[in-house]
Amino acid sequence: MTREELLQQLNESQKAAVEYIDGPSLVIAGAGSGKTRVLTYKIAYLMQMGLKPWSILALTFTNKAAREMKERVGQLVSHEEARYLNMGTFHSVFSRILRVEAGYIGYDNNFTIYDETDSRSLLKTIIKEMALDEKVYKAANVHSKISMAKNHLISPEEYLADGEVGERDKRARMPELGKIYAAYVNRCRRANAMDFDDLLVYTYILFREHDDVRKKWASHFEYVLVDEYQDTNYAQQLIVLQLTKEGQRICAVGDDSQSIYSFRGANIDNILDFQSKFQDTKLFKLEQNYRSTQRIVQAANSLIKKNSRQIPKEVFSENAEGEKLVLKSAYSDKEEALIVCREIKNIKRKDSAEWSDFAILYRTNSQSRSFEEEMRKQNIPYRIYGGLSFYQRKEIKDIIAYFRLVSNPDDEEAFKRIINYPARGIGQTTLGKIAMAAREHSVSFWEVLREPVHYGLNVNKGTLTKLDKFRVLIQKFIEEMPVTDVYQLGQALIKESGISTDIYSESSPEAISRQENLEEFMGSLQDFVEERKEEDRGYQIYLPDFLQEVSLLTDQDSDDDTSSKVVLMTVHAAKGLEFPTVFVVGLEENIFPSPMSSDTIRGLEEERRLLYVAITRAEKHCILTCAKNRWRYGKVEFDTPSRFIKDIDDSLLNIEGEDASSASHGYHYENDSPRHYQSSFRKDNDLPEYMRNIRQPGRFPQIGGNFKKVKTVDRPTSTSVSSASDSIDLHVGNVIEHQRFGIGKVVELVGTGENIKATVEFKNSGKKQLLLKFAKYTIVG
DNA sequence: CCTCTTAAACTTTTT
DNA sequence: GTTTAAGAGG
Repeated sequence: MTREELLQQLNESQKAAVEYIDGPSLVIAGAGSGKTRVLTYKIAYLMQMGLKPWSILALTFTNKAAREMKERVGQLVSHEEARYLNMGTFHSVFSRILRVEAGYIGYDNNFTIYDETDSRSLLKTIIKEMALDEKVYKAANVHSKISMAKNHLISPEEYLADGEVGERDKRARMPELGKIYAAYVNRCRRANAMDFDDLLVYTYILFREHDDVRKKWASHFEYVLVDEYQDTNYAQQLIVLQLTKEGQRICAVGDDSQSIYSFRGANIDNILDFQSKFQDTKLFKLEQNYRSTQRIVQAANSLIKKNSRQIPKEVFSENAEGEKLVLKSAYSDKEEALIVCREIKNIKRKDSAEWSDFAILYRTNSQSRSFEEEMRKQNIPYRIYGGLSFYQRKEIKDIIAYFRLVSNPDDEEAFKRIINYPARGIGQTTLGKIAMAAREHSVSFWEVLREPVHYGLNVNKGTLTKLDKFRVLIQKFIEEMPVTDVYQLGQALIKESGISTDIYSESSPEAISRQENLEEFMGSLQDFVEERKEEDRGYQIYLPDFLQEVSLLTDQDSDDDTSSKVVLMTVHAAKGLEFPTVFVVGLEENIFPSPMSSDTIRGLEEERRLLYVAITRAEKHCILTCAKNRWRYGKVEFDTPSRFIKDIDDSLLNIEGEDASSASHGYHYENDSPRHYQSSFRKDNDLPEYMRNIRQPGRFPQIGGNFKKVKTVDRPTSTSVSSASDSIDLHVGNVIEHQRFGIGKVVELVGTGENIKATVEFKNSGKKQLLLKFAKYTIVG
């Protein structure tokens, strides 16, 4: 496509934004105004102007957005060229740069990326070591404080030196925060690990401390584009400045009305003050919305007008006028789900739509449950985004921990995770001793393992043997890593570590699902290797490449299911997406706005922007729902409609459902669990007689653990022949008297040596398994 | 040292 | 109602 052809496909303001490449530009792109279009066309345009693809850097908010944009640029120019574009999230692009330049900032280039769980776990151990109260210093809370500091580029030293911050922490009864922060940074360094925030912090430091390195990259990236600029934080802004200082060739695209990530350190001032950071910025505004009907755009506008600070703009639509927004009020969260499902089916029939034309957006992930249940009942295909991704699952994290340790033996969180998985008789006590020795000598756990005697590790000989066996296992893979591709390495790893034996040893439904996950993981590993082999002809695929990729993946990225399904996700996750029909559910006080943000104006305005984002995802229909009461923490809570509802212009919103809820009052409880009744009536005595009788059978199975116990004992333990052990003279058929369980008959003996177990059928307590080493009993017959 | 049972905390949003 | 942490018992 020629330059002229490219520009012809754009409207006037889009065209102006694409064409201007002589200096810094800021594109304020209203919702649905073709923001992505401007970005992709601008990139194509730059390439037409002679820029090489690898000299263009485009920073996106998700990896998925980067992939899609690359694809679209490929269609405009050629895929062959588009391949070489530098595109990705801040985190993924700069982690790759750090991988190359790690030496400058005192890291090894095989550093691991700690995820949220790793960070919290490390903080927890630090808090314990400092003998602080874990109830006061909660790991998650402490981490978010540290994260905020990092996003503002405040080092531990600066943090400790800042009297004001110190005062604030004292008032919050956490005077030691600064020290924890310092210790945390040190420990990450010792483990050769970086958390998400470090990827930005160390990039900034790298460029600040080594101007030659900065210059190298700044001249390598001749043009920088930043998407979703309203959601960048201070550190990201400074990195962009570092890279564009000389050339000033930058284009930032965003919409201040859609800034919704301040909890992650995003600062709306970045976009509001962009023009003061870059001299002679040219400002472009995209105000025509191509996505939604006029009414949807107007309703969204009327809402966002209630916010004070924003860049003035008038978003409009020339599409059909469309229908008004609808608010449907439900009696309970269950009914809310019912209403939404019914409405989906209605609209689907009327518009002959696909399932994938519908999205249900909510404020918190936990709200997905009621919809999930109802859709399963009604056989509506759906897909839930968010929650924990595939790579967050326990069994997958275990395997990845092995990979991580092989790739970076100093990774202490990985070490802790797998030192005793699968069980190899190394417990808390031993791990504690290793940690102690490591701390005393300021070395990593692995270093202690390498030379236990030298570091004075005080464990008995048996344990030492076990530890060494583990060390040899990992060491072998460390040596193989440089010459084996990841897939082969992975195969060997799961076999020799005992993971496969462990996972395939059971046949319970959960175990089967773990097996499937393991297989899926190995499949994805194979895909990864094969893709790379095709692309990079002959290039060896190493472990760190894979880990790099995996640790920055999100749930949306592993989205290979193309069948048509209703989409369920949080409003945050829906940013940048669009659907013909959107349901914004749970519009209640205490949910939307979230009680955590409704005590400040700033927080409240962000919540309002969040609703703005939700509404503007809709193309044709936008339906809001709220419920009068809903399940939370196993109890019913009563809710009032969200204050935001009255922020939407009356003339654009139809309020429905008041009568519907009272009509359904009686019948709709029939499907609910008996506990519903309990909450609807004050006392049991208030229940009609017939209902009290109904309650019993419903509750019965939930009461005792009895049923559960029978199930676990039923499980056959092993197929090995029962043989009398040499040290214990107990045989099948013996009758014993146990201290707690009473009289019972031995039905099976399993295992050898000190691990011998007996299955005993007790007269009164049922079947039990006893580890004879510990069991207190006497033989009576 | 391991595993099962019980208690407590949890829900804002995520790279 | 769910998941995770601590505790007891084997």
